[in-house]
Amino acid sequence: MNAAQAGDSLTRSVEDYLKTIYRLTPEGRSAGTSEIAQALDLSPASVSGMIKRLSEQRLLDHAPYRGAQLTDEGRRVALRMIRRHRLIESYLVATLGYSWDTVHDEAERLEHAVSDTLVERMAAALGHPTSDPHGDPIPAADGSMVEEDVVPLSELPSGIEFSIRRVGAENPELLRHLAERGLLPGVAVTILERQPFNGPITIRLAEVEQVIGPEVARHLLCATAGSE
Amino acid sequence: MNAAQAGDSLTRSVEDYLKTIYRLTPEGRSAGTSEIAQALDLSPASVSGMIKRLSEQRLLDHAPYRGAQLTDEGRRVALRMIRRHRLIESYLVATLGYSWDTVHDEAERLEHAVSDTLVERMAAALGHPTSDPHGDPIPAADGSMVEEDVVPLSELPSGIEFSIRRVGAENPELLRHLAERGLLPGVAVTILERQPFNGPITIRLAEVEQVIGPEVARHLLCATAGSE
DNA sequence: TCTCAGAATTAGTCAACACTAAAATCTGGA
DNA sequence: TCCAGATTTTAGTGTTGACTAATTCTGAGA
Repeated sequence: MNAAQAGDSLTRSVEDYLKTIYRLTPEGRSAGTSEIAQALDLSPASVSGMIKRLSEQRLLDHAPYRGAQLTDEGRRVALRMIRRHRLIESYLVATLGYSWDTVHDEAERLEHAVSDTLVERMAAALGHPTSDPHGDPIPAADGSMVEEDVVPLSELPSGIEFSIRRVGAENPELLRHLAERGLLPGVAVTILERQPFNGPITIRLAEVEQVIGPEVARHLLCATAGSE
Repeated sequence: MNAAQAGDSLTRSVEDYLKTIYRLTPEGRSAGTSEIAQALDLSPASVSGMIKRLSEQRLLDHAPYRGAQLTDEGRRVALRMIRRHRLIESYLVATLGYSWDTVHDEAERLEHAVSDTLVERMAAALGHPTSDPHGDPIPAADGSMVEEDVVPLSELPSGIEFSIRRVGAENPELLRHLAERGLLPGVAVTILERQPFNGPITIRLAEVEQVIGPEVARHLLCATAGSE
């Protein structure tokens, strides 16, 4: 029985590494050392050392110079952290007056401190939500998660109506900017005009026309309004 | 500017030491090294090392071989942790269905992770309570706290009515035992008979007579029913 | 006053995790 | 195929905070 299976004596650092590597490795890809280092704001050397330790604990698969992937156990831990994070965000927004732009940092610390009991009580109090305030899906307690196919608004064609499903951003200023313009998960938008050379995009949202920059549009993840 | 004043980069360990030393040093007393070690379940040598570090950070006053006391800054930190702990306990019991016997461990972890913002939101949601589910007073945000004079039920005379003000215990089984018998903060009790040689104590509580052991009675902190 | 048991401290390790600097390895063009 | 630059790993350090073992101090009783 190794440390990962016994209880959960995982450190904060380990939990953060696993969560980050999960994010960086969709569909069986590998995460590079410096990619992880950049995401966690650490030196590549530190990451290299931690990767070795996590491999020994069977939380990562790692071939030197070839990048790292989560093992099943590592993925289980990562998804548990993501469930915690998103449920905590949902709870704080729903019941304690947090706004979606300030809730991330709080959840980032709490996710390492809450018990399973507390997480499930919060989930129950909210009626077991399936997505968080940013539209991100909340993994189920058994670790399963359905990820809807989404496309950044910046890459969508004009003329058709789409709905914003997720907002892939943590930057508080950007999130406030979006909220002020009504660019929230669940909202339907139509692209009216797109200027060339990565220029501004004109959209219609609730009968109102707006112009947004491509940098902003990149974070608005959409699906065709009819789908789901 | 030292670490204690800048932001609050205090570690979990440091916060736990300060909280424990606060508890062990009422009225200007000093806490001995092994006393602290026992309270934190650490070796005396470890505590000795930490005491030295905390003295250098001006969180403790320490004369070698003479015990340690909190500085004003150390006491400030300790009271902040106690406020957090007791507000978290109150919140979890009031809104998330925790019982007073299970809430301690959860609060013990969360108190190191919550922001001031979250603590104050919880306080506001509860209407700024002044005591927690065990009857312990909650320090105000400015660090002030009024400690009522209380006496263990085991040391009270017979015949007079007292009210239970605080329950000085963390042990979940003991707390459940007390709750089942209605021995809760705010309840009025009268001692009917006390058997000698540290024997059982007969009390009346809400018209019902009960017999409790002296070990249990020691944790019931009372004041004369009329006071306050 | 002396002695000695108990309390406290110091000395020396260890593990987790971070860092910089240096060495090793991989990879994409010439 | 070979080399240069990028990526990754190793080597060596530092800090925090725990440990055991050895040493030193204190205070109470003879």
